[in-house]
Amino acid sequence: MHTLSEENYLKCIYRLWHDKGQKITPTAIAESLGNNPASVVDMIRKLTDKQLISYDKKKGVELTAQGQKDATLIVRRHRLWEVFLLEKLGYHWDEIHDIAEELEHIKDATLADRLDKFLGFPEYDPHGDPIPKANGKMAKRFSTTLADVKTGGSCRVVAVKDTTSQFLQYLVKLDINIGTKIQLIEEIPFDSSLVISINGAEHKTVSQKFGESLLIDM
Amino acid sequence: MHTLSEENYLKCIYRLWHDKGQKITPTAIAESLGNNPASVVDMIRKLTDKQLISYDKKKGVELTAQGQKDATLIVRRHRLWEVFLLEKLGYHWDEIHDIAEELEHIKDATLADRLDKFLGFPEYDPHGDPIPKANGKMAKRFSTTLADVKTGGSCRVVAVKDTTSQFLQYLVKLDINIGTKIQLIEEIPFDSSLVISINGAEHKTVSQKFGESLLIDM
DNA sequence: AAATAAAATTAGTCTTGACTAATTTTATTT
DNA sequence: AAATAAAATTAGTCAAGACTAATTTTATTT
Repeated sequence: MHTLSEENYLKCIYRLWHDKGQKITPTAIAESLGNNPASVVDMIRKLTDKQLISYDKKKGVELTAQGQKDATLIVRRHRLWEVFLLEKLGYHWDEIHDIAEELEHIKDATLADRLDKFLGFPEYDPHGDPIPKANGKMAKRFSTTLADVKTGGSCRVVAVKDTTSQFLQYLVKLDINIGTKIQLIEEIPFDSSLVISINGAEHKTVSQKFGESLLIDM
Repeated sequence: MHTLSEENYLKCIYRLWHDKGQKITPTAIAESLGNNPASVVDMIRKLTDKQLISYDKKKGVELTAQGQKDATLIVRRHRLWEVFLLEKLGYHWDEIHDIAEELEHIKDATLADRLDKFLGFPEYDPHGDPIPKANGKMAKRFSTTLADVKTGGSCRVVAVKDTTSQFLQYLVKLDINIGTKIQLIEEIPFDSSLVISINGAEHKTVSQKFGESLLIDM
């Protein structure tokens, strides 16, 4: 199988490919990983030799079929572990990413599938990202936010769109978790800020930006 | 914190210390890890510098207070993950050790405690080894075996004493798991073999050796 | 098109944690 | 006690994966 570094490069390339869709350059990878471009060039050679990626000055770095498969599995493991950490171990939003970053590298042929089953085959991770299925397919990214809820309507928190620690820690402070019920009391026309009730508690006002950062299920 | 290798050495020294109780030599460590004694000498220097062990020609290798603490935590994590893999993910006896060997190195201050709580604070892992508590204390190794059950009595499987894959795979074949109920129908005086009923199913005969390898709770 | 800036690449270095081979120290026999 | 065997240690090497510095290639300006 692959080394820790190889897996991290694969995942990085996968992410750049999905996020940007543009040509993936050594510099882009270097920036994304916080590595030196020279190191990236070394690894590009290594992954090319292993037939996980192809590299062409014109086209940039691309994942081969095998590379895509392997990268998808790493992402699958990462997102499943995130669900586990949040739902089963009671971690907060802002704590799970780094731990999942380590857990995703645990190598065992059936681990992801068993975890998937244990968690009830979740579609999305706590950040709203779709979890690739065992066959590699996955749903579209979750897109409905609190800002889409009509006044008087209520919804449940499914995931977050913004993953900055500022936002995640704010959620912890407001005691908002996956499954938390939120009711939209009123929308202030002036600045589109929202008056909400969290789990039936007293009213609180949050910004438009906040509303657009919280992924919900109506 | 410590590197993967450092942790593996710590754990190895901890195990030799508990198992044998004798003087721990570089050669013993090398054999246990399958490494070259020269490599062990290098690592002894490193761990000594980090004040995790002490080394003296006369006394051999010893864990310092900090080394004991760190090693105990690794063992705690290993055994907790084993319980998780077996109980929650449905792995068989013979599959969990290697995966736990990787999981034990996941670094997070609260992970072990959260996992412990999630699993209901188990006392023993599936191999009958006591799981160190958060404070480092732990119970004595589980010792009652199927061979201690009186004829007509019944018990539940708690763990295994023998961890060879031969035995573990035999258990899988017999469909014996943690919690499996076993009734002792008869003991054959000739060779002390045991006639048992697994989960109320038809009678089966197993050897004395088998009986002594299965840890049970009456 | 030439000049300049940016990106990519090469060459060489460093650290970790293994290794082998050679040597020294300690234990065990005879 | 001397000879031999075993264990410990030192010295030097290797691969992975990072780095810096220097160079070459490609893109962008003027």
